[in-house]
Amino acid sequence: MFDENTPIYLQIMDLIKQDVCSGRMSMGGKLPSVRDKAIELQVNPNTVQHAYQELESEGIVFTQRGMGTFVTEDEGKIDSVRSELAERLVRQLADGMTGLGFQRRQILRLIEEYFKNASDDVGGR
Amino acid sequence: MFDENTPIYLQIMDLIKQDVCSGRMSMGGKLPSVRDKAIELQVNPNTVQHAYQELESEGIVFTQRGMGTFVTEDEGKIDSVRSELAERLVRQLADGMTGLGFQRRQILRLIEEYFKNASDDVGGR
Amino acid sequence: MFDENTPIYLQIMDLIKQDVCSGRMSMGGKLPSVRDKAIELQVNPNTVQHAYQELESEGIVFTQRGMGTFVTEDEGKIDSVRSELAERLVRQLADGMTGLGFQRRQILRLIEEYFKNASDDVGGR
Amino acid sequence: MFDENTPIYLQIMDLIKQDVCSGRMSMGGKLPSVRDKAIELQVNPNTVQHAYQELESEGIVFTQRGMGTFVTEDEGKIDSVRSELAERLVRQLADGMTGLGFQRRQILRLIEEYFKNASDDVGGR
DNA sequence: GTGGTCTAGACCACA
DNA sequence: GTGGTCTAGACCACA
Repeated sequence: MFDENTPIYLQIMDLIKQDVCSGRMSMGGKLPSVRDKAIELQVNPNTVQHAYQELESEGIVFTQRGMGTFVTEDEGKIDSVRSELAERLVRQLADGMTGLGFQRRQILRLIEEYFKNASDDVGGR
Repeated sequence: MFDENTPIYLQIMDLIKQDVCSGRMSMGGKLPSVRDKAIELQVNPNTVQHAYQELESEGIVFTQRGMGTFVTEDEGKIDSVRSELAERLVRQLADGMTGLGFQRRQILRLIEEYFKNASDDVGGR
Repeated sequence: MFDENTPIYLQIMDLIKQDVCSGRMSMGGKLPSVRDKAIELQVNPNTVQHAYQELESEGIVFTQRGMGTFVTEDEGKIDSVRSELAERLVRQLADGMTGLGFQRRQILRLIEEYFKNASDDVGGR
Repeated sequence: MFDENTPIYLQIMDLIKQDVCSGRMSMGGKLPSVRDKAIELQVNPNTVQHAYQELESEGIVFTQRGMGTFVTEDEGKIDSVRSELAERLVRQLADGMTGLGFQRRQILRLIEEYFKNASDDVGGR
């Protein structure tokens, strides 16, 4: 499930950021307990704990003693996280594909194809 | 210069794969020596060595005793490497952006914008 | 303890293959940690690490993050390793002795003598 | 042609020792020049030179300025070399096969089989 | 505790 | 010069 070559706790952070930015997890909402998340992700609780701590130090979640961990209510924060992640993704794609020698038109076409195949798989668009 | 969260030797491998797939490095051509590449990339020679050996075990380069390391002359191999890398990049983008809640149109628009900005920087199209 | 003219990590690989093929180390069993094996063999942990990684890339062992390194449970794999090693040993003997000018009968007699001496040493049969 | 994991100059030494011990090269006989041997073995002359020097330091060949390199005329020397090589070969086989868990009978049978297959290949016995 | 990566530095065989 | 191996020692993620 996880990429072997990137720290798992970073990948967990990204998953949670995606949940927050996409709205699947609402502002001020409660995150699963470290233990539950560890079971869900098949991972050692320490690793989830590490991810939660980093998310807190980035201001994306906050902890209330004895209550649990909650999504920030700072909408501006969430917007900036979304922008950062999106930019990082686009940059990785553009730089990587350019490095491989692809032209812009080809790159856009490949992405469209990928979406087309993905939607065929689930029958939606 | 390198991403802190991915092993350097893997990033070196990707750089060289890009050089090979884009044609910047020609089939059968000689790679820089381990030591030279280490100086160029500002890393320890052992780290470059690790990358070269993995590339060899993947069949992308081969070494001749005392002579150096050379790009494979197997064009099919290079084609398959290019496809793998391209697919990985597209998948990462598509999955990541979808996870963030972006729609396909937005994704394509963001990429086009990124290219536009990049070309403005260098004055090309 | 090690042959000076063959890389130590290869010799370590062979030792472990022998442990696995002979049944001294059981399928699915845990190997000693890199550090323990390094102490046992009086070599640097990095050298054992190298051996373990090559064994993994050959499919003879697998690692579980943070847990350790384990013998494969693929019996066919083990059988093929045993065959390869045995064939290599027999070929080396036969070719070497033939190159020295020994006849088959002499070769077989020398081996029988070697075993006889070895068993005298330990008092077995 | 050469084993990748053992120094080539050692392998060349063994080949020449075999030639000497088997009588294919006669006592007092002249060895090929370094250059010719290098061409024959597809190897750099420096490597053959290294092998010749080691053979000389072991007393198996001797050099006469301007004349070339010659096989020793000390028969006792040759006998002891033959014994050493033979013992090494037998020990490697016996130890390796024992380490793999083979019994003596099996080992002898495998060797006989190997010879049988070899003789089938060339039609001789 | 366990594997994995990295640096620094040394030495070797081969061309 | 060129790749390959090894030691010593440090630091990291994961369980």
